[in-house]
Amino acid sequence: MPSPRGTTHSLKKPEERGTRLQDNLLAWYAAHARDLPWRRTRDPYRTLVAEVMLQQTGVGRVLPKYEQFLQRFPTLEALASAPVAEVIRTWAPLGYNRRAVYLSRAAIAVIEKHGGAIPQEPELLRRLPGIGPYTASAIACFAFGQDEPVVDTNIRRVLVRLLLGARDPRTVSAREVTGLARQVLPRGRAAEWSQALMDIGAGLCARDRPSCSLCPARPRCAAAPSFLKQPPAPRRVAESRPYYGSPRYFRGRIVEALRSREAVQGLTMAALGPHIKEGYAVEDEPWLLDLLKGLARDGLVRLAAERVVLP
DNA sequence: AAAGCGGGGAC
DNA sequence: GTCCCAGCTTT
Repeated sequence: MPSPRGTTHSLKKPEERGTRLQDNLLAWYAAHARDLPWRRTRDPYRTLVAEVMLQQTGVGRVLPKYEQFLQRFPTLEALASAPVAEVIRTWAPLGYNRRAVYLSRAAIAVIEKHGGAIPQEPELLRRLPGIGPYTASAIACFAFGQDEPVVDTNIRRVLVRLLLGARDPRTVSAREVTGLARQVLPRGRAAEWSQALMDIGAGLCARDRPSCSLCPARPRCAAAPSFLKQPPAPRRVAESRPYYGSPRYFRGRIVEALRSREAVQGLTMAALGPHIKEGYAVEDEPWLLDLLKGLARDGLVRLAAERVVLP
């Protein structure tokens, strides 16, 4: 599966071999890679499912859901032909339920516009619902083996520290980070490389407490000297609004209520309300209706004949 | 550029 | 209780 070694260092003298950043990190990865189920396949459909699940959802929470979802929807065709309601049900409890809707729509779009074959080019992948810059390049690279730079928050942080030093990764533009990523990408080994950077970002190059002394990139890292003296300043928290009681919270409650067995035929607002809010009363109906309209816009519920139901 | 979108687990 | 996490879409 892994391609032959790149030739980028073939002109270097023998004694310099193994001293390149890429060689160090790829060797470290060969010994320390996390054994994750989506790394055991290059099937584009399985890769697509994994990458969408991993959007803003930690590895530990995707792990138990991944195989279960694939068992329920083993192929792209199975996913495309399933009712969206089933996809939304199976999606729980990953959160960001719109992803389930997008994933369903993406499967349908692949059938209708690409003859059932997930496209290889990032520009084409990017046009599928729910697939942005990260997911498009991840599929192109991990499933199709393209030398495509992949940039997620982990890789962004690692590359910025490695190449630009101890500064806030968020202050670097996406364009610049992608440029850096492309610049250091080892030809022919891009998938291993990006996954190595992800593992380093997740396990060693932590946001607040980087373990520079354990890091294979330390000798080449622009930020390590600084961090070894003093860890990075903890990120200042943006004033976060309370989650409980927020529209987001109630949206989640609504979708969760509709997932239940009793709600397969849908629920009236009067029946739904008490499931959502303590002490729900008729005067709360406009409030609930607003939430439902938002969910309907997102394709997460359908409003029909006095009833609310998963689409 | 900024807001909105979930929810389980770590602390 | 607060904060985090392999982003994307819409305004």
